[in-house]
Amino acid sequence: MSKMHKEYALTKNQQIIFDLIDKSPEPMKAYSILFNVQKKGIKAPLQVYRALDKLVEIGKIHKIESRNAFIACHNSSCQVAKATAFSICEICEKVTEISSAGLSKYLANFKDKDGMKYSKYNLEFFGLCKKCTLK
Amino acid sequence: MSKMHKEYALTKNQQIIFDLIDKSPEPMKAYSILFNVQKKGIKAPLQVYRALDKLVEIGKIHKIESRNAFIACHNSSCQVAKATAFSICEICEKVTEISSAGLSKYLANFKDKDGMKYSKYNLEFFGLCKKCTLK
DNA sequence: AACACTGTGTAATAATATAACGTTAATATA
DNA sequence: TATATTAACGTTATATTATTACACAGTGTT
Repeated sequence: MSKMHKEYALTKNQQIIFDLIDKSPEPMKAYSILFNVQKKGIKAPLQVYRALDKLVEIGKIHKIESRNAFIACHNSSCQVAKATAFSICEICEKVTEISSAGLSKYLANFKDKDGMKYSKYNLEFFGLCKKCTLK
Repeated sequence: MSKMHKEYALTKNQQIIFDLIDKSPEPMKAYSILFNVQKKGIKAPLQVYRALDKLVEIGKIHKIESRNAFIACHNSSCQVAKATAFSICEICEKVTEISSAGLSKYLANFKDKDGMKYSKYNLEFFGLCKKCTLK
């Protein structure tokens, strides 16, 4: 089976948890996910974490590291969780995935002092979103 | 008193914890810090977290979000914790702060689709360090 | 003196994540 | 079809990371 995430067949638990995150307007935390899927038979943290790990691995969701929370991927260019960038509002906590060809090209080609290139990156921008700027 | 971190007078707990992190060749985790400073009278997690919070705030240390660990800042351009970039080796876990004028300029000026600029960022690159590449 | 501000010390607890078992389902290959 | 392999599942217990709540001490200001 292909590894392109559009075609990857999710298992039952993975699907339940992905659907929940995908519907959520904001990033979801693991124990909030757990609480929300208990009625569907997922009872233990480990069941949630295992599904999250897999979903991250195949690029269907991303972890927002600074928030310990998970968001569905809506950016076809960041499959397999290699290259992610987000903006995070420090007031309302709204998180948006950034898809900028310029940014991803710049970072994918970035070399450090020693000329090393890196295979993955995660970038989190912080500031105020448009709404909160106007307040 | 100035807010430039070179001049900020640390309190006793802050100094003890900063010195420990500063001497460490790798990022340190909070409970490892706690273990190491217990002989100096710092007994409780909260004492550690309070010092860490302050040290991060004034830019003397940075948190490596993907590792829940803390590293001393050796980059005079990233004071006040606004703009940080690291490379992380996925094998040996070596973490290095990146100081690249080009990178920081690019990111500080980055605007999203809506033309929004953000006031802070944190970037983590993942890959293999030089040593691990050769193995 | 009264107040605000920052830091401290302590205990308790919350929130996040993993280890260690054994079992079951799906896939691959002989 | 048998069987080996891999990935996922379910459960219990536990490890790790981080915060809440409360009382108090030092410092600087009004």
